[in-house]
Amino acid sequence: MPDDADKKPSRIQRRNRSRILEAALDVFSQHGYRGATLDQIAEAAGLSKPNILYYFDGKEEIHVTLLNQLMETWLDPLVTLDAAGDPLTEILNYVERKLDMAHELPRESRLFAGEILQGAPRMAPHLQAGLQPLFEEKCAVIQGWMDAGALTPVDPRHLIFSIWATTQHYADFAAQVRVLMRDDPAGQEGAAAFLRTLFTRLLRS
Amino acid sequence: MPDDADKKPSRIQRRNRSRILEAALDVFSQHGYRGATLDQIAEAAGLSKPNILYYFDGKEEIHVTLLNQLMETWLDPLVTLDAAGDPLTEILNYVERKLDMAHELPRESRLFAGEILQGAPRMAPHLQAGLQPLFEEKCAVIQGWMDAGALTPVDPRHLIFSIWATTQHYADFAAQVRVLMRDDPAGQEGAAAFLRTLFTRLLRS
DNA sequence: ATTATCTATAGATCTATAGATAATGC
DNA sequence: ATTATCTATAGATCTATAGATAATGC
Repeated sequence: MPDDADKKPSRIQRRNRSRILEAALDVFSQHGYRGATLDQIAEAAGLSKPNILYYFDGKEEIHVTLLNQLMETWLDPLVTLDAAGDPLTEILNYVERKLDMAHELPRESRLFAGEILQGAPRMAPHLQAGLQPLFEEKCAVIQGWMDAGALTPVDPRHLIFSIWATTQHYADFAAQVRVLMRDDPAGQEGAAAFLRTLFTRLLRS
Repeated sequence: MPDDADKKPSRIQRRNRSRILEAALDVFSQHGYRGATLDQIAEAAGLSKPNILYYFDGKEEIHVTLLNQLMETWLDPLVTLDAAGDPLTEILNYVERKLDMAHELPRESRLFAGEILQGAPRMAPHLQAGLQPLFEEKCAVIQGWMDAGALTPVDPRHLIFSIWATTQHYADFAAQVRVLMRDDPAGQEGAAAFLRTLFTRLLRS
């Protein structure tokens, strides 16, 4: 039983579990939780279906493990936001990092988007416990900057929402963006420049 | 056969078809295409499962009918954007109407979001044929305003994306917003004020 | 006569398990 | 001895259809 927490996992254990999670990220992000099947995950991972269930208790455990494991990566740019830095620079860097992540990790973005879209049935505890304290902390930092007169005063909560929305849009709605941009190669840099302007004009006093 | 296009539908036909579509909007928007079942739709519509299939050829036809039928409502605010109006006012009104729709029609927003998120498998033709020409037309209108010096020049395509992203975020990610706002009742008006500031500061010269 | 609805069920798809077998580590 | 993998299949769930019956409109 690989789930006995009192045994350290072997090299094969680690390799196969990470293969499965990599395959599951592909499949879940493309088809959603319900649309994904163990068959697809098994095929993508190059393992048999029962072997998948040897490493994980079931479909749901794979999904939850994936969400928990990717949460840290996903929130890292916000963690990095530094109260001691220059306010506008910090926020513009945050926007840029989020946009880069949307382009580089679109599967992760879509995995979270699908989960939230359906009411976060398997992630609600993690939102409360993991995201909410971080969110409040960084809202306070931003509020502090505004109180000090370093940024235009706006509701920091909506500011953060707008950063998430505008950056993740390029990953979550890529199918639509692709149609409307007709493979214009200038699109990617265009987004970065636009968002920089958007948030600079909002925040600089 | 209710699908024979040469017969006008009876009152019962119309009533049952719209009941089914209303139920399907509930179920598809909450669970996604794959996660929704005919059983759930039948129960929500108050009809038997075979009776659902008497009115529609199958699950996919219900979904496609729903998407096509809601597309018009969904795009109406953009259609309304008037080249002859005051540029900044037109855009701020567009933002406001989109935000109102996110609050009043969250199921529609989530239905489209889920479809796009999975690569628009059943809506790609409609994006090309319906949305794309409208998008280009309105981009040209906005570009015209910018060329005339009435608005800060930015890429109109990214401007529209940012309006969609920020407004629909409140519907599509409502589960997350709810957690982070801890049922703060000022949240809704807060969003409107924030977005007004965001786009005013971006666009006014 | 035509339209609408129901019961029963076929057929496909999926998650998960049973139980046997092969590979690996002492 | 323990870990890892495979074949076969149980059991649940879902879409869809067959075929009979009830309701409605001439």
